Amino acid sequence: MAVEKIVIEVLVELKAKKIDKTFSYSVSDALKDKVSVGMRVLVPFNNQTLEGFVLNIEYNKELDYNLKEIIDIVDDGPVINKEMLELGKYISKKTLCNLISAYQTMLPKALKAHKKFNVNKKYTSYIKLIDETYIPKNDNQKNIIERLKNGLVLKSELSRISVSSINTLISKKVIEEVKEETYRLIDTNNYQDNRVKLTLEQENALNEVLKCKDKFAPFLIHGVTGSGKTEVYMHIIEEVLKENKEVIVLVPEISLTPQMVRIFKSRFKNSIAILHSALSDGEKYDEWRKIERKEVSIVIGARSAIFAPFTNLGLIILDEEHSDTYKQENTPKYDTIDIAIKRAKTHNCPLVLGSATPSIESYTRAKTGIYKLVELKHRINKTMPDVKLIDMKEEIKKGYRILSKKLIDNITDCLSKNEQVILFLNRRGYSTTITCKECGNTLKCPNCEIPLTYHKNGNKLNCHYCNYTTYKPLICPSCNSKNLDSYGMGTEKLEEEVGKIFKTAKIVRMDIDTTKKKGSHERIINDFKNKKYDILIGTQMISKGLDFENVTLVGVLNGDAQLNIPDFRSAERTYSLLSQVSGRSGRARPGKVVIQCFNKEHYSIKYASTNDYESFYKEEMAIRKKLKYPPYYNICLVTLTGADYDYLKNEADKVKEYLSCLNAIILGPSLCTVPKINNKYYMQIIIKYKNIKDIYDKLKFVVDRSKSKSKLNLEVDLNPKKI
DNA sequence: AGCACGCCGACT
DNA sequence: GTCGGCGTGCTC
Repeated sequence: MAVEKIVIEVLVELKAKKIDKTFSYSVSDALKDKVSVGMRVLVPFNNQTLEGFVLNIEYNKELDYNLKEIIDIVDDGPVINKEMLELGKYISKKTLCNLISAYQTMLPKALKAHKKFNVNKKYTSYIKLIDETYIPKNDNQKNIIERLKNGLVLKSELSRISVSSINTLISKKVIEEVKEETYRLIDTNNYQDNRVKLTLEQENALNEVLKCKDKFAPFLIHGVTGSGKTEVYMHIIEEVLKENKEVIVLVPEISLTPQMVRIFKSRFKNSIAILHSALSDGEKYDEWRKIERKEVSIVIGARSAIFAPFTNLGLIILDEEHSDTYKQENTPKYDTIDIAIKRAKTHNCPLVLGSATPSIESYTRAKTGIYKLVELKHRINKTMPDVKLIDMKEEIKKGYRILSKKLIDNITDCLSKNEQVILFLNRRGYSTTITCKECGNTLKCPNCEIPLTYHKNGNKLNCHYCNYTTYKPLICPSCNSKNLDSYGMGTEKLEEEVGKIFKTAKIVRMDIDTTKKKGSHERIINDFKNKKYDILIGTQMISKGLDFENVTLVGVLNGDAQLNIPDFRSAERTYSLLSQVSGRSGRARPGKVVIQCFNKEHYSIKYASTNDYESFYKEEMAIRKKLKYPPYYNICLVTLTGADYDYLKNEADKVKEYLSCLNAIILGPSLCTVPKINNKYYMQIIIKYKNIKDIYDKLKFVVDRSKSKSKLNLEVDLNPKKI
């Protein structure tokens, strides 16, 4: 008699680089009907007990070795559904990561395969009366039973009478405890919905998308700041919900946009789940289950919310699509737009990308018809702020080192009218570059046109793209001035300086340092909104989405700082940042923007000040073409890490050797911008290629080869956002 | 990731 | 003679 042999293929939790395959297990009769694909199971593995995902179940499979048996199942049902199983494979292939890493990032921590971690469901206990004939023996019992005559009562409430009486009654089976699962995130606020009628332009955008609501259709909504994209999104969502379909709304960093969440809650009430990094693991787990149980039909969240386990998706919205935060920087280095396209295709639904300053790549896709372009050219209140560019080279000569005369005058004027000011200074850690204080020239690599990085150690300038190295010149090569220097000031110093000039003004600063505590971010925003402060000073975290009616002046300090960051996208980021910041001014009444910089002739600054995206795009594209950057070429970044420099360099050279026969341009190997961390050296190779097919196999070979080298770590990033 | 196996240097 | 260094290889 043939015995049916069931083989369970399990992907174990170990994400060690060498293990990227499933292992086979047998299953006991007790468990065989309970196990299903996508479920977590506990398995014996090399003297350990590990968790893993069931990827396949095969019947009657012949094997030439004995299998170990699955120990137990972890969940009652699958944690990965069929679509997600496929999506994981797609990510693993696209980003060249191990399959287990792909599945793990798709799940909230509570559902990842990991035996050492456990997130429990949260329960609320109620007490229920089950024996109504019981005669109470004392006052406490009497009171308890009296309270229960009308139905369930919270256990915590009854406990105030007597905990021991409750226990006595439970043991006598007079009452019983009923546990009900409760969610951790409960927002009982009743938000006011400020519904407004759409403008013709918005109406048009809405209709364009609705025409394609039942098929895969990617849109790019290019709408200036204040053009009311959010309202358009909400109208589309309403239509999709009418068909009982589900919606994913992605925002760059949700904790920075509490206003956005509030607006959505006001319109869609309790049908929303929120997913973002500031939630605890328990809260994320709860939100996840609201989605899985179909208790909500909208999820708003950051990047990872693209993996919301909806099964009847009708729409994906990706707001501020140009944002770098959509690219995951650690493995798997996926791009959320890619995943969104994949899911929208699977569900035959539209994908709406929105931005005031689309990425060059996305805008190109729209121009070439891959995305449908929808434009919102007008602000709802019809006026764009008046933007002034200030040349700080001139100001410094006149003695205005930090705030220009113009900005000081404007702030004075603004404060006298009881209006509010935002001062923006994007001072993050960036490598020191050398700029001429006379002519504003920043020293760049002759091969890559990327600002050279100054290394004090050795007094050298280095290009970390191609490794071009030269000594720091004594005079500026473009104007022969000796006034070569690096420039830098942070928000903290700025706050001090502004305080000195405007002694009576109430100033608040918002940056990483002042918003570390939970809730402090929202507190600053609310206080500023409620006019507790006159001037808000901040980094890029104040550049997005905030809507302050009383702000009529935005001052940008060091507006071209971003241009000195050695990255081919720095012009694009400068344009985007300046547009976003300027958009904070005059949301409700005419506003002004003053941009201070050293390079006011730079096209990114010039066009940002006139809000001329189209011209910026054309000029940027010419440069991208000339220097072979995206979208003309794709970029792949290979990063090699190791403690032994000579060994690392040798390996890097070998990798370059392997890749050199390809139809691609290989730059490097060169040391990374930060060449040494924790006694490990970092080297990189940049590949510029036309078609992924040209390089994929060799790239895979290089990655696989590196897995057997313990002294070497090699990572591949296809389409990196930061180089 | 663990853990065993295996082949070379300085010690009770 | 042995203890232990960590390079290599395997885990259903």
